[in-house]
Amino acid sequence: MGADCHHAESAHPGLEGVALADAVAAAQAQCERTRERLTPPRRRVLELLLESDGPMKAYDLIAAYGQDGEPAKPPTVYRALEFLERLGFAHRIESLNAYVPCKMEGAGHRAAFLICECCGAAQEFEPDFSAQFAAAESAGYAVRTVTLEARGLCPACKVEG
Amino acid sequence: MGADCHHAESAHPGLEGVALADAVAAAQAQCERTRERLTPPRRRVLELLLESDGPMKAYDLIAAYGQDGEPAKPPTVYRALEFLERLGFAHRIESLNAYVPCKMEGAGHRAAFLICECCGAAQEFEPDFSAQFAAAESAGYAVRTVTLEARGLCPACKVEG
DNA sequence: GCCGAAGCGTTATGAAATAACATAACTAGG
DNA sequence: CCTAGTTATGTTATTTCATAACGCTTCGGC
Repeated sequence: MGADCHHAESAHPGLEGVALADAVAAAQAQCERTRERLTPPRRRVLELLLESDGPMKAYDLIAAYGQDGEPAKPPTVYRALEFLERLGFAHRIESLNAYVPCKMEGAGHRAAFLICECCGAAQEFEPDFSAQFAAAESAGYAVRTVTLEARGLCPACKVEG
Repeated sequence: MGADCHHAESAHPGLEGVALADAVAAAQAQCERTRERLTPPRRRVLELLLESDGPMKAYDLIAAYGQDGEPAKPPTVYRALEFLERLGFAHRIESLNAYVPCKMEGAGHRAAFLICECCGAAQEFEPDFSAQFAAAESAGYAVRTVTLEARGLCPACKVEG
């Protein structure tokens, strides 16, 4: 997470212990329902994302992959990320080249992020595009996916300036 | 531009001749008003963006930079892009790693894009965030900049399916 | 058991962006 | 002027991010 921040690390801590196991189990169950396979590399990358305090870069995941300190090969992680994104278990944040586990219930939703430029935290929220694309769609556009990333200061960092 | 598209190229053609010269002159004038310098590399990169039919990658700009076919050095182009973005003459599209000239009047506006996944065209539009961040801001967030990129099909590509 | 599809390991390479440092060009103050 | 400070450029090298390609393995339906 953003090491350039003066605040206490982990205003947004990652999961551990039972909470982590529960989250992984929920993903597992979701996969079984849809006949998808949460294979070891996919599970491992999901764990790493869930454990993290904030957005992780692909090469952070690569470096952290092996419990013995052995890094993964890049395609291993990129393939797992592709899977996790497809299932809605993770999101890519384009403006950071980084990844976060999904915090919202249910797949298929539209994700959006508030990204703190001070501490690096990325807060997921549910955007409202009800009016946003009305004009585009009536002009013949077919909107399929939307990336919305807002950058600024989170409450904690704003206060301390 | 998207060569993987079956449609006539240039549904969204770039500028040339007088229109190009006018656009560059307008940027020049804008710079003079604000005491900024539209130096040769900056002007050259702006020209290339304006001439293009669609979003250009940084290394497309690097390759096209020299009129004699000589490529630029990467920092030359990246620095020019940084300037053009700062002045509002160009925008970066995060989900494409690509750049477009700004089509809106006046600097300082918020940009958003409709990106066609078939022909690669990127249509700029003025987003409306009036309601979008109300909850975040009342929770103490200070939103500074917003990236909004919608992907789908433009009217032309949608019709032909 | 056989077959096709999906997934993985591995090597190598491609694409995007920046660090660092030296030189040159503007410009405000004397 | 001219000169000190700032802004911009040129250049080399490197870092960071991502994917191509290929062969082997595993899974699940027939």
